[in-house]
Amino acid sequence: MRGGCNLKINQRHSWTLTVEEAIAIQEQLQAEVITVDQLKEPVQYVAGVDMGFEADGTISRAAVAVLSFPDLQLQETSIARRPTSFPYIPGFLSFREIPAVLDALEKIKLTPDIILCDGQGIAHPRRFGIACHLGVIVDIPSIGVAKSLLVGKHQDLSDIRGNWQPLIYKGETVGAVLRTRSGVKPVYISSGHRISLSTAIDYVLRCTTKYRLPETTRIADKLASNK
DNA sequence: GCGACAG
DNA sequence: ATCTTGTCGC
Repeated sequence: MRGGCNLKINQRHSWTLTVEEAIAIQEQLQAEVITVDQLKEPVQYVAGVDMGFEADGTISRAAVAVLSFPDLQLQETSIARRPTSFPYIPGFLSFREIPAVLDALEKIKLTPDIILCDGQGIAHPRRFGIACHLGVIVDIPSIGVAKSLLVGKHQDLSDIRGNWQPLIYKGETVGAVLRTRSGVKPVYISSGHRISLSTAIDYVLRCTTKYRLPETTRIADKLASNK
């Protein structure tokens, strides 16, 4: 499965950093995050990325799954392994996961129109979660789809699929709590890069069929865990 | 100072 | 994330 990828890496910076340096990078790159719609429509391909770990966490394994849209048929996959070089610290997930994700993305021939990330977008202490970080680096519209809350508060939402409530952090709407499946725990959606919250919610719902998580991340998840 | 805390 | 079987419920 060789072949040149079409990925243009917009930013390059070291991945072995202190927390202080990581904060500086987050604050610097945050200024480049765009939270209005700048998608290439019609959207033809959507990608999901996910991570797994081997050997007691010393090896990071990233998986990418590219699906056609809106029919969600699997088009291409890739897996990449590399030594884990950053610990898990809430608020700094991207520094732990993105290096391997970039390796996997570089093996993909198709160029996704949207990338769905496992984790937050701007619903983050410094408005720069992993979806923002990846989106800015590869310059592709991205959405944060997290399974649990990092920051913010919200009202209760109804049990019906499609219902959502704004996620408020420090007086601002940074995302949404979205019910992707009736009667099931909701997910946390936020803009990553080049997409608005309402459009992000729309695409997440259109990528979610019979399960809580989007098909993109479900497939990437299987690849990342099934060795 | 005391909790909270994506994967 | 990961360690792990059966079990409750639609």
